[in-house]
Amino acid sequence: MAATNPRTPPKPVMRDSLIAAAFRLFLERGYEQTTVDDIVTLAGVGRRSFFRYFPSKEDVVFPDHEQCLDDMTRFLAASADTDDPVVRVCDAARLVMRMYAENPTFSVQRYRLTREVAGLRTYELSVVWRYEKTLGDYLRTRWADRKDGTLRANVAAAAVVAAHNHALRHWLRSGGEGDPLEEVDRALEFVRGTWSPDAAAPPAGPDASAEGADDVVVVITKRSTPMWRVVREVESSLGEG
Amino acid sequence: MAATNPRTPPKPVMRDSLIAAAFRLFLERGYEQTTVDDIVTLAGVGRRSFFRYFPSKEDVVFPDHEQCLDDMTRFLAASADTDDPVVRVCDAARLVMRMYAENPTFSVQRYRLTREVAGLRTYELSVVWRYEKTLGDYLRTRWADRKDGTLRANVAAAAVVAAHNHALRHWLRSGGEGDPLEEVDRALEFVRGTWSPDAAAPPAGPDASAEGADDVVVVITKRSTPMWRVVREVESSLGEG
DNA sequence: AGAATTCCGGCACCGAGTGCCGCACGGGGC
DNA sequence: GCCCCGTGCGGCACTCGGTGCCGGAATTCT
Repeated sequence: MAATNPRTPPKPVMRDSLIAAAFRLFLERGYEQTTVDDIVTLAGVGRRSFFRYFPSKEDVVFPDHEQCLDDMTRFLAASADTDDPVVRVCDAARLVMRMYAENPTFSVQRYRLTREVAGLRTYELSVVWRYEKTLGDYLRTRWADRKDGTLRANVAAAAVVAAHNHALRHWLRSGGEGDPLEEVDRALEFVRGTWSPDAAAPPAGPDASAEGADDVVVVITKRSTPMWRVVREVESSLGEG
Repeated sequence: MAATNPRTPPKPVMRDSLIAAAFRLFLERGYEQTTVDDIVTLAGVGRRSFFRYFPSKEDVVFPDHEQCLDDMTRFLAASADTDDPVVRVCDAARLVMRMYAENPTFSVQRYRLTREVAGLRTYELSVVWRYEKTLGDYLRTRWADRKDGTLRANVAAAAVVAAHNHALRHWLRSGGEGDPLEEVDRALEFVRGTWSPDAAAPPAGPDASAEGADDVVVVITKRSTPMWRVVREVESSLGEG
C-alpha cells in the first residue's frame, strides 16, 4: 500500500470509508451475507463507530436521502404563495431525481440491492413515505381553504411520487442510460395533465382562474344511460367547489 | 372476541391466544417494552411456537392482512374484461376497508400502535405497498395496449390507495365512529372523477352487462378546464371501446 | 503546557430470529 | 396389546443487529 494521504479535507472520512467498504461487500457477497463486523473489519474501524454514523445497517445503503429530504423541505418552504402548488411539488420531485442522477452507477448498484433484499425494499418504502408526507403536508397547507383539501393533497402527493418512481425505476432498470430528468418530466406532465386539470401547462393562459369560481362540468353520455347515476355524479361533483 | 370466522381449516387456537396476549401487553405497556418472551409467557406456550405462527414480532400486529391480500388477488383475477378497470380496482380497495370495518375496536387499537411505533409504521407501509402493487399489476395488464399504460397503472393504483388510506385514517382517528365504507366511497369517487374521467359507473351496475356495447362515458371536470384536454381524454377513452 | 471536550474502540449486554434435537402425542397397521 | 411414524410443541444454543458504558487517545481552548 502506498503511504496514506496526509490530506484529509473535511471530516466524514470514516463515514465514506464505511460506505465504500459496505458496498464492496454487499455487491460481492450479498447484503444479508455481510455482517456489520465484516464491514468495520474491512474499513479498519471499531464496530461501535459504525453505529455512530449510521443508526442501522440499512442506513448505510441510503446515505444521501436524509440530506435530500432536508433540501426538499427547504425548497417547499421557500416557495411563494403565487406558485401553482402542483407545479411546485413536481419540481420538488425533480430534486430527488437529480440526486439519483448525480451518481448513476451508485444508484444502479443500490437499485439491484433493493430489488433483491426485502428488508432494504421496506426501508426504501419508509424513505419514499417521508418524501410523500413532505409533499402532502405542503399541499395540505396550500389547499387548506379548499373543500376536500386534505384528500386532494394526499392523492396528488401519491400521484406525483408514483410518477417519479415510475420514471426512476425505468431509468434504473435500463442501467442508468439516457436522461432521467427528461423521463421524470414526461411522467410528471402526465400526472399534472391527467389528474390536476387546473392550470394546464402547455397553454399559459388559465381562463377564469382569478375570481371566477365557475365550475365547468361536462357530462357526455353515450347511448342509453342510467340517468339517476349521471345526476348523482353531477350533484356530488358540484357539491365540492 | 367470539369465534367468528368459519373459514379456518387448521386449528388457530394457539395463534389466537398469542394475538390476544400480544395485544394485551402491547396496549398496557407498549410495543417495544414487550418482548416475545413476555408474550409467550402470558400465553403459556413456548417461545419457539411464537415464531412458528408469526415470522416476526411485527406480524402479530397485522394478523389478517395476508388473508385480505389473497382475497384481493382472487377478486381481481375473477374480474371480467368488460368491467371498467378503475371501478374494479376501487371495489378491490373497498375490500380492504371492509376488513378494517369488521373489527372497529381492534382496528383502532392497532392504529394507535402504528402511529406511535416507527417500526410498525414501516411494516404497515410494506403491507400497503403489496396492496398497491397488486392493484398496479392488475391495471397494467388491463392497460397493456394503451400508450403509457404502465405509468397510468402505477399512478392510478397510487391514487386509489391514497384515497383509501385517507378515508381509513380519518375513520380510525375518529375512534371508529360512523360508516367507513361510506367515507371510502366518497374518497374513491373523488379519485375516479378527478383523475380518471372515463366511464363513471356504479359499483354494482345492473345495466350495460346484458348485451353490452352501450358505453356510458361521463366526463366531469372541476373548475375551468382547457377544453382540448377534455376532448383528448374523451377521444382516448372512446378509442378503447 | 495543562485542561476540557470530542472522538474512537472495546467491552458487556439485550432482544429478535433460526437450527436443531428430543419429546409427547395420536393414529394406523399387524 | 405392540410398534412405527408423522406431527406439533418446547427447550436449548447460537448468530447478529443494536445500545449503554467506560477508558483512552486525539484535538482544541485558554
